[in-house]
Amino acid sequence: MRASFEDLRAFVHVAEQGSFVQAADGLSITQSALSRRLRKLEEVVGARLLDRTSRRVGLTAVGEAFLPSARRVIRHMGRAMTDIQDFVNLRSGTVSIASTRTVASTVLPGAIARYNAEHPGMKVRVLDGIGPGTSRFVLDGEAEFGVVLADNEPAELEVVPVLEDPYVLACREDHPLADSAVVTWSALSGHRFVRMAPGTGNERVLRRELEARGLLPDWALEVQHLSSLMAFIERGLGVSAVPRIAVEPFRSARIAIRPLVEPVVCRHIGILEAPGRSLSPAALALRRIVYEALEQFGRADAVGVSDVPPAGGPLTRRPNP
Amino acid sequence: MRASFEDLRAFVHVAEQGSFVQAADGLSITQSALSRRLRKLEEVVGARLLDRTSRRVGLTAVGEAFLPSARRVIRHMGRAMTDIQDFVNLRSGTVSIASTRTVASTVLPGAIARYNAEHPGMKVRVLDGIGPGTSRFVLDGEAEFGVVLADNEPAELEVVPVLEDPYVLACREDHPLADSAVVTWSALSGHRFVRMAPGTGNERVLRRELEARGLLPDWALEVQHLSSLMAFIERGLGVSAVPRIAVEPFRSARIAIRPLVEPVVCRHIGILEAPGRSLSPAALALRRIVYEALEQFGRADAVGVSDVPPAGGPLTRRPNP
DNA sequence: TGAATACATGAAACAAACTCATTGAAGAGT
DNA sequence: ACTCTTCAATGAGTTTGTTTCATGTATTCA
Repeated sequence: MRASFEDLRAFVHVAEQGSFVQAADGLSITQSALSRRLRKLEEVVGARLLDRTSRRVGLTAVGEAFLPSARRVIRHMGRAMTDIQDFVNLRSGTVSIASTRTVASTVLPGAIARYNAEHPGMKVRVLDGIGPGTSRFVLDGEAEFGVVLADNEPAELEVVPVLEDPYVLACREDHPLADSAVVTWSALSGHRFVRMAPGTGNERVLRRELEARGLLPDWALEVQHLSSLMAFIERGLGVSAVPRIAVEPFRSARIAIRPLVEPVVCRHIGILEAPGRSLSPAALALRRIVYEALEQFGRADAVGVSDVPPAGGPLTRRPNP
Repeated sequence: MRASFEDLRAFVHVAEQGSFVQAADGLSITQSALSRRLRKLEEVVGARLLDRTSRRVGLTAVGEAFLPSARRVIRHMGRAMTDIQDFVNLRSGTVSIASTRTVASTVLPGAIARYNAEHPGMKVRVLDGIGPGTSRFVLDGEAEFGVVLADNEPAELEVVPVLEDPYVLACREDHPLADSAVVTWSALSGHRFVRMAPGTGNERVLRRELEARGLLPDWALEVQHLSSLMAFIERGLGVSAVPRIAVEPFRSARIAIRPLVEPVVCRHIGILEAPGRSLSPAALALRRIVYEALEQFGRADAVGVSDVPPAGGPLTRRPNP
C-alpha cells in the first residue's frame, strides 16, 4: 500500500485546521472519508500523525516531523502541474526555434514581435547558427523546428518548403547595370563581382545552379559576411548576387536591387521539424506565425522592390526550374 | 480529474524505457493499464507527452518539458516517505529532550550513550536550560519530554515521578561533621553554611521544606553555581546541603558526603510530557532509557556512597515525608 | 506479403474510495 | 450531575476508478 498526494493533502489540511470536520469541508469530502484517508496514511508511515482528542486534533511528534515534507511534496506537485499546463496553454515556458542567419535578421524579428504580443508569457530562444548548424539544432532537439535552406539539406529530411528566395543583383544605384529593369547572369561578366566565400550557403547554391552552365560570375572580391559585402557594394567596389530576403536589412537609397534572370536562381527556404516528434503548442503557434511571415516576405511588395517588374509572377511556391 | 503520483511514475518509466511494454513490466502492471494511465495524465496536462510510433516511444516537446518536474516530484515524494519511516523506525532524525542541569550532567551522558549505541542514526538534542525553562521547552513543543524537578512545577502538569533525590551534606573529609555517619539538619547550626542563591531550584526546595520548621541553616557564603559551591567546600570554606545526584560530578577524595536526616529532604525528579501529545518512537525509546538511568542513580551503590549507611532503604519511590 | 511486435480500446472484473447512518467519547451548558 | 452538543471512528452499501483479458490496428522486418 502506498501514500498518495491526496493523502498528503488531507493530512496537511487537518493539521492546519485542527479539525477533521473543517478539513473535510475544505477538501469537499466527507469527514468519514477523511478519517479513513488519514488512517491509511498513518498505516503507511507506521505511526500516528495526529493526536485526536474529541475537542481538538493536534500533531503528533511524528506528524510534526512529517508536516514540512508533506507540504513540500504538495507544493512541488502543484507547481509541476501548473507549470506544464501553463506551457501547454502558452502562458509560460520557452520555445526554441533554429534559423538561418539571414532569415533570423529579416523575417524573425517581426514574427517574434507578433508572437510576443499574442503570448506575452512565453520566452523565445532563437538558435541562429550558421550553415549546417541549423538543422542539427532541430535534429538534436535543441530547437523544436527550424527555418532552413532546403538546398543544402539532405533530401530525406522532408523540409516543408515555404518560399523561394531569388538571388537578385545588388549594385550601386549609379552603376550601369542599375539602368536595366531586369538583369541576366551573363550580363554580369565584365563587372567586378563580389562573391561570398566558398562554404557559405549562398556560394554553394550559386555554384550548384550556375557553374555547369558556365554562368557563375568570375569574382574580384570575396567576403564572408553579407554585411561587408553590402558595404563594399555601397562603396562602389563591385556588384553581387544576393538573396532578395537577405538583402533587406542592408537596403539603402544608394543600392539598387534588380531581378536576376536567365535563369532565376532561388534559395529554397523551408521549415524543418525533427521527424516523429510533435511540437509543443507554443512551437505550433510560433511556427504558424513564422510561416505566415515568410510567405509575407515572399510577396514582392513586402520586400520593397515593387518598382521593379517581377521576374514572373509571385515568387512564393514557384516550382523548381 | 487529477494526476496521481502513480501517473507520474508511469510517465517517467515510459520515458526512460522508450516502451510501454517494458515500462509496464517494470511497474508490474499490464501494458493496457499503463496505456490508460498515460492517456489520463495527458488529458490532465492537456497535451500529448509521448510520441507513439509503433516501434519507438519518444518524448513530445511537452513531455520533455514535463519530465524533469515529474522526476523531481517523485524524488521528493520518495524522500519524504523514507525520511519519515526512518524516523519512525529510529534510523534517523532528531529527538529533543529537556533536562534540568544537574540531571543533564549526571544521568544523561550515560543514558544518551546507551541510546546512541542502540540507535546510531538518531541525533539527540538536549535542552538543558535552567529552572523554569525546562518545562517550558516541553510545553512549547521544543522538546518531546523533559526531566524536571517536580517540586517547582505547578501541580496540574502531571509530572511522572521517577526518583527522589535527597539532600546530603557535603563537607571536607577532615571537617568535624564528617565524623558522623548521619547528620541532622539541626547539627549544621554553628557551622559555616554555603547556600545556593535564592531563586535557584535547590534553594527554593530547601526553604519550602525547612523554613517553617526553623531548620533552614543560616548562611555564610552564597554562590550561584554548584561547581563553585563544591570548590569552596573542598577548600574548607564551609559545608552545604546538596542533592545527592547533583553532587556526583564534583566528588573527590577530599569531600565527604553524609546523609542529612530529621527530616530527609528530597528533590522530586520526574518526567514531564506535553499533555495530549504523543511521543515519537524515538522519544519513547529515549524516555525508557532515561527512566531506567534515573532509577539506577536512585540506588545508593550507584552513587558511590555505599560506605555510608543509607538513610532508610533505597531512595527510589520513597513516599513523601 | 506475411509474421511479429507494439500501442490502443471495448467490456467485464475488481479494488479503492466515498457516502450515509450510527456509535462512542468528551466537553460545554444549565 | 445531567443533558446537549460536537467530534472522530466505524459498519454497510454504493459509486468511482483502475486493472485485466481479449482483440484491433499500425508499423517493421524478413
